[in-house]
Amino acid sequence: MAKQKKQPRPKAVTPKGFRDYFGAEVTRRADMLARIARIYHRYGFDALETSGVETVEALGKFLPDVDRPNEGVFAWEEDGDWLALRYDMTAPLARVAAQYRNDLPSPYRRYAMGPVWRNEKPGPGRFRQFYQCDADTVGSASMAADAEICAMLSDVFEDLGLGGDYIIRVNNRKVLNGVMEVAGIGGPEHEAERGIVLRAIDKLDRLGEDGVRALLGEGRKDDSGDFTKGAGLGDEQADVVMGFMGALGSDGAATLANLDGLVADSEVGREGVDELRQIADLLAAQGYGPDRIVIDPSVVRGLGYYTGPVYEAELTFEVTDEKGRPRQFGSVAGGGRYDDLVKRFTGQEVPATGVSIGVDRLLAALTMKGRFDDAEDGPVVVTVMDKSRLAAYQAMVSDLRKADIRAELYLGNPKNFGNQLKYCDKRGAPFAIIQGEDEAARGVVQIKDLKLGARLASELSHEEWRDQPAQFECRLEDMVSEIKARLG
RNA sequence: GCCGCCUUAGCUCAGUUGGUUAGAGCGCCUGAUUGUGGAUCAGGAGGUCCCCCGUUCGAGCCGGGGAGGUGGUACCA
Repeated sequence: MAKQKKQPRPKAVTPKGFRDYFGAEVTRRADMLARIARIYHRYGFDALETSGVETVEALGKFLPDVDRPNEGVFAWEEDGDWLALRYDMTAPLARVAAQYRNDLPSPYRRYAMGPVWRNEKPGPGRFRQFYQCDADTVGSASMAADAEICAMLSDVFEDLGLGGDYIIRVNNRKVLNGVMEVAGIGGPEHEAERGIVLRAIDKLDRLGEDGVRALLGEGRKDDSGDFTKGAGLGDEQADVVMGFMGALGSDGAATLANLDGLVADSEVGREGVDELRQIADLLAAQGYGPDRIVIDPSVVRGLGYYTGPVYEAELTFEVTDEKGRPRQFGSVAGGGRYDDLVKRFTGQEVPATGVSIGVDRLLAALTMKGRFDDAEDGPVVVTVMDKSRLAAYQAMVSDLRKADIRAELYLGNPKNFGNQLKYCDKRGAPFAIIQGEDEAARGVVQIKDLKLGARLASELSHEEWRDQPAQFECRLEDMVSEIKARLG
């Protein structure tokens, strides 16, 4: 028979833009989600879990093959209908709010957490699947709903041990729109210009004043030679916008006064400033000072669907990446008011506001900050010196587990005892239990402190180390209490 | 999407004007040591030099195209 044609082996790779999470990465995230959920819950929000898949129609926005093929969502056709993985949890909420509007209380307050998927170019720290943790209030137009979201965000960061390391910035779309009215680009015919202006403002921290001014005018050529078309504003118009970005005062009252002056000629602008003032008052009354939450005119939050207050949380500590370069974390949470989202389904105006925490980015930030230095301890490993006594070893494991000590029997090939200890090292096991014929006859076990042994290895000579200074003997019936005492 | 840089062993990388059998360190496996994890010593496995086409007697190296990665930039619900 002819040689079997070599079947190409499948490549064991994670698809581009996706990643695998091991051990502590999983438990840390679960822990963080639980902490956030507890606070959301304390604020009166109800848990909601919706399906990961939605109809494209319900998600709205990007229709594959129509608007922008291959952009945005993972979508496929089923029996003539287009389905897609959710790309955020706000669109599904709008769907739920519309679908169950007769049964849900109003306002409806819910929190949701889970993975979302976006089919776009991945970047450093940017994946095509990531976790979000959202809280939204649907059916309340009160600024108190917005203020409490900001307060709750602040509570979350405090609970995560980030006190002093974050700042929550608040702005209002109506103020932005008012400023653009004053600048003479208020009408519907200036939609494109307004978009460019908003994006330019959003880039202030990265491009600086000159860069933003270039984008407000003719455009900007960046270092890579790429040209970005500007809004084409005249100098006076650009001055108005630049003045707006400089409106950040020494305190909230000063900022509001500056904004008052800038939007005096615009009704929507005045409305926006008034809303900001309400939020500031509500937060002040609860004791959330400017060290945690500030009014900042440069917050824009993309283009999206925001119609009123917008908020953004940023971590303020400096952090260095693997290569030792200083790196800044962008926003780790953001949100705002979106009064038109449910209207798509019902035709009725339903005011809503909410926030989304980017859990993975927050975790990455905390990891880089060195918050999770200590590697997670592995289980206590009971080694197999004598294959015929497996049952006795298994009983030891069972005793340890009953005492709530993480433990396991060595299940590999026991032929080479050295390999068992190497396995213990790889697992990060704190202790190894050893019992050979000799110990079994005397009713004792050897407890080897692997961490201590590793430390001693660098201090002692090979011979001294070989004498097992990190190992001690105890009676079998004392094994559990000895281990327990040492694990603290 | 646009611009730059990069791609050689599991990892980090060297590789001369284009010349025989492509190397190192680390890691891994085996043994010295079948009752002891580090260290040391001896040995071993591991390669489509990213892919395709071209130039050449001869290409890891030169030319063209493509893919992947990476850093900017654009977009971002």
